[in-house]
Amino acid sequence: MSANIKDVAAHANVSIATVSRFINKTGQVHQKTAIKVQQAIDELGFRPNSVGRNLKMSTTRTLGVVIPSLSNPVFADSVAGITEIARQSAYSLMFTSTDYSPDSELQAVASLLENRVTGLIMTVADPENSPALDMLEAAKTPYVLIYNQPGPCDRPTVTVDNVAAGRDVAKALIAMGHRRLGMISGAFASSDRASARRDGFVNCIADAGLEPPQVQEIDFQELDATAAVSILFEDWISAPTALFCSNDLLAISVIGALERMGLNVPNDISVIGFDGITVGTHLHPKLSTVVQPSREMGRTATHQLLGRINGEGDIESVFLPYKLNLEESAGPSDKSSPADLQMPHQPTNRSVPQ
Amino acid sequence: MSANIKDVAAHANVSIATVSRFINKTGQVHQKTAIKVQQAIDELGFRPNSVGRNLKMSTTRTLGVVIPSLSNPVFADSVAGITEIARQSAYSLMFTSTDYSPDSELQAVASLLENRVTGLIMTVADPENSPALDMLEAAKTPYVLIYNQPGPCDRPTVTVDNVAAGRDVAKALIAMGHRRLGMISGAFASSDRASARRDGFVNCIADAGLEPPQVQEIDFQELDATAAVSILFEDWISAPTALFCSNDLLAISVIGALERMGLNVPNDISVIGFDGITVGTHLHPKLSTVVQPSREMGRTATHQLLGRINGEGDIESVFLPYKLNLEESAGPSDKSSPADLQMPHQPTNRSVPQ
DNA sequence: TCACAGAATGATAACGTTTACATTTTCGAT
DNA sequence: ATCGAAAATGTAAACGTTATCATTCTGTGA
Repeated sequence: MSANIKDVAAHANVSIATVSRFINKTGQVHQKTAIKVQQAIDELGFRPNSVGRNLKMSTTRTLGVVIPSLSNPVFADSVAGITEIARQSAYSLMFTSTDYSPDSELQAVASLLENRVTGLIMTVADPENSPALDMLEAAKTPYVLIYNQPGPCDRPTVTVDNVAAGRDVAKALIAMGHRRLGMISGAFASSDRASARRDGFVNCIADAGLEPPQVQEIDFQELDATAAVSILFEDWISAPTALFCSNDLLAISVIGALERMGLNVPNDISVIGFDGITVGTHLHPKLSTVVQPSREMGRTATHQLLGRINGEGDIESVFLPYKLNLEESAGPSDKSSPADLQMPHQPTNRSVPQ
Repeated sequence: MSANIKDVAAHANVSIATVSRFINKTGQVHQKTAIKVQQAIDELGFRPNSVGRNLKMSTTRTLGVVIPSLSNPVFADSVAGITEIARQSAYSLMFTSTDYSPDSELQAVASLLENRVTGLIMTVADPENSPALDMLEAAKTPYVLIYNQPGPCDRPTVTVDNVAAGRDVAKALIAMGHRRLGMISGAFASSDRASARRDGFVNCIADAGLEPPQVQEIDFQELDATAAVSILFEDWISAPTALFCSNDLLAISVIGALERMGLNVPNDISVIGFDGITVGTHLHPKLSTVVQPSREMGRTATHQLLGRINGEGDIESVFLPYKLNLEESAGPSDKSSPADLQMPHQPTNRSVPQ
């Protein structure tokens, strides 16, 4: 189809070696020749074929990216960071999303390995038990995890300390006077970070000598928080006064559900999310959340991976700093429970004394 | 490094031709041999090398995707649709984002062409004047645009009728009683769709015999709506009672700015966005917007592109249906202007008679 | 027993590069 | 003029596949 190096060589009356040398600026080529070659390239509209090059060089200068979903801005942001550094370093990106399915993870990694990506950046459902990662290790292809938690398998990852963050959330809520806490989370099976956040949260509450929180797990795909919320509030007497959600998207959904139930956030109930997605700051009430530096995590992961690829030592797991951002959606608990609400399904403003 | 087809052949005592036949299920291979070969593959952990394959077959079964930014969910959603269909058809994806820079567009396309992607799906700043697209045409590589507007250059695109949508927005606002309208938009130079939306909006207003709307253009990168909003409201007498924003992210930001100025949406001023990103439905007030079927647009574009690649005729531009979704952020205009607000920078509830 | 069709397999030439090595040219120093 | 080093160029062998031809088996009908 399009011209190749041979055509260029013929057209310029030189050998393909010379053309190659000219293109890659490797080895000497006389200025006169250089001009001839450049002309030939222009006239033929020659563009070097990376696949030939990749085959010969046995490297593709391509990074594989595997994340659960782009619908969550937190992943989209990290991909932005990855793109940034990859571009800077003249690497291409092969992208896949898995919709949280371990099967897709495996399929994606297999495909990327066949394409001989130079390295991978991924977020998996469970790094401690992941056929995809096992395959990756077997193939000896460098990789970094992102968002995933470090664990016994000691797989290199770039994330924040989710356990500590979960603890911080509990601590903050307790300090605000809350005594009955709850958590709503996406499926733990497909999110080790959600599990970690829960662990920190639950442990801190135990340490404080409080009643263990009700933890409600919901299917992440069909973000319908209404069901989860109504279960939590079946018994109005013991319902929590504050809710920790395993991510911001979920928190936003939960707040919506609560308000439809006639509850006021934060006057009747506090909600804290996780991620720090931008829209959270535009909500009313502004979303309280644990902000992770997503874009920076993408950057860091890519740097680590490229370092490893260039043989600058192994990849180290790194915790990046997070920040608990207390905004309007979380407030002090000055009441014992939403139980004194008389007509839970009617809009009511509990904060106004009746 | 890893085993190749030759190693497998040697290990199984057959020729590489037989191995190739076995792998690709092309041509006959005796069951006995098949077993031997499969064993060799397993023992060596052989994984066919796509780059060798691609070179020989002179196709990569890879699609290039170039979009302005992942930070805008609207693009992320379309990529999700693209991923879905690509995966179904056993195509890989090479991904880049350009941050709205035409330079990056060119660089991205160049890189993808060198990688010999089989086709491209992209959103460009201006399809009528795009070096990147010219390069693409020159290379005779199939492509589809997405979100971009069809124009004189007649480049195939999958989008919604942005002009009609802009007109619909104006019409709706006028029907609600608004007489002084305004628009806040991202840079027209980097968004032909924003221009189209404006055209429809402005024309409809002219047709209605109303004063032409003030149109405020802001730099899309640093989403600071405050400046734009305050310019629009310098003169409180003639300030608009309804604002059309060229996309939802912008609309959300604008609503924030308005509220910080002490205005109430929609009581003092109505706001309508564009895109229909999910979070919009979780805001208070709920965002009125023109909903485009982003994920479906990604799917359709991919189908079109694959069709073209498989030689099933050329790609046709297609308009997918949009839907004007009037929610809480837009309401009737029962007052003449926000001008009677006495203390514009103090939170005030104009909707309560004083 | 002898063709001989068809199944099963093998040798080998591409695909478009890079690069080690060989060869030729150039040119300043003698 | 001659030598020789350095510069400039060329030749050809990979890289890992696929696919086109051979070629070698099988088993069946005459």
